[in-house]
Amino acid sequence: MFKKAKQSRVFQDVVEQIQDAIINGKLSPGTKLPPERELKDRFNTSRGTLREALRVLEQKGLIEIKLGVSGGAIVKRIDAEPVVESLALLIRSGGVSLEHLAEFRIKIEGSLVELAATRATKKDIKALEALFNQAKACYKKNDWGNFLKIDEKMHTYIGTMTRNPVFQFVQKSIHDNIHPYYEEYLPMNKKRTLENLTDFEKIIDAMKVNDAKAASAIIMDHVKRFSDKMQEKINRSN
Amino acid sequence: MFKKAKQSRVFQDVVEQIQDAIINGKLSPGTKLPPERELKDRFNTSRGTLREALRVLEQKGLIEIKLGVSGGAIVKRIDAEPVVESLALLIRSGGVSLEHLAEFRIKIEGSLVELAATRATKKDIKALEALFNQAKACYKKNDWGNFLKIDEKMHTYIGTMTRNPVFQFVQKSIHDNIHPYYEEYLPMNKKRTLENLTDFEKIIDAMKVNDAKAASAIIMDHVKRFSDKMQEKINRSN
DNA sequence: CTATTCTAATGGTTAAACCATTCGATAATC
DNA sequence: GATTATCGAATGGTTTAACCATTAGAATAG
Repeated sequence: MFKKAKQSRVFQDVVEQIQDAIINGKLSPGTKLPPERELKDRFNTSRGTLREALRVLEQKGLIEIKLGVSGGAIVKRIDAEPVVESLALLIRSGGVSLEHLAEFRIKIEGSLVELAATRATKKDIKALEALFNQAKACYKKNDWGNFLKIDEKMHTYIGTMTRNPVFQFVQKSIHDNIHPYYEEYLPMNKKRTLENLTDFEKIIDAMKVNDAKAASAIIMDHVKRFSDKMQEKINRSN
Repeated sequence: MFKKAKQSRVFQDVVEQIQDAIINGKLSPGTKLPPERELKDRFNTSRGTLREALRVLEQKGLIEIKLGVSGGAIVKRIDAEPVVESLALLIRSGGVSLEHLAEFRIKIEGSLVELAATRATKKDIKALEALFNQAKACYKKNDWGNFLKIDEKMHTYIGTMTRNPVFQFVQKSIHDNIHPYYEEYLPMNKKRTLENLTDFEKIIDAMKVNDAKAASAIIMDHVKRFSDKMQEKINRSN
């Protein structure tokens, strides 16, 4: 019924005032706040208390601090970074196993690719084909490091094709947390890289003929196959 | 290639050390950190700097502070609150629309219910039926407030049936952000409550006969129908 | 004109003190 | 003896004043 009453902490009041000003557009991205020594007078508080407020605002992703003369607190454009960070923290310390992550990833990538395929434009297909060709070149040169980077770019690009930021930042949070496992347990080699490449070609082909369900099925199978392989490796190494 | 070099801010180092200890389980939920005056000596820093670190940890949802004697920083059980809060900021600033949220919710609830149905035990079905009967009683008494609470409990319970915390975290993050809009634009009435109730009965029935795909389809249709109604209301009110 | 050095503005840190809240011990009261 | 009131100490919250570290731009040297 009721929310916890406002705690009587001065720095929280400062946080609220500045946050509201940013959300209401009274402070636009790029705007520089006055220096600490001036702000503290405006809010009629001490520098220590003001700085605690700035730390909170910084952590919320609302401002960033620059050093030196003409430095200070600058209003940031609000982006998904705090969501990604807090979701990542939840995953890392919330009793989440690799199996949990993989299971979720199969579903979310399936939904995401289906939506992306539905909304794919010719420009999107061309962009994906360009990335695919870069990946193919890496495959031929046995350049696994760059292959993985381009692979990630393809995933990210497909994320943008959904035109829905929620899918994008959930995808990023999962990817950021699952990637270290891949690096450790499933290093790329010629065979795996080719398998990866083939799957992506199939996805692009399905998108070309507007077969969203097929594209979705391929990515889900792809993620599942690689997750299973990794799980197998981990089980054997234990 | 490279990440931005670690800024030379003492409080960030303190944050990292405490955060790592929490993530690694060296500090369990409920553990009380030493008082500020002792911590500052342990980290060989000043109280002001230490307190800036505590503000960041507090904002990350890792600790909470209690006042008075035997007060201090207590390690929190990790939950979705920081994700909910940062997502709410993103929504309020216009980075994410209600349509984005609804579109994502349809997919995630679909996946979640499918998985839950696959793993449903007889005990789960009984628990859902008990909740369903409570909801039915509220319906008969025209008690919309409690109906909504039980409705949320049913969703949450189905989340636990996935046995996968990632689904539960994401479900809660989305739900908590979409709920206020439902309250504002789609107040419950006899007709809507019955529709809601009927959908849930169908889902339980599908789970009873182990038809996960059907359960998934019903919840997706359910979420879509209610989202569309709300969007319509919002459009008309603008 | 370029390169170097200096200067001052600004965030980062420290120290010491005092205020405010809370819990438990002690005392007063019934 | 049980209950209530009072008090004291531990702990977070705030303030002040000073100094350190970084940086942009001005002044200076070549």
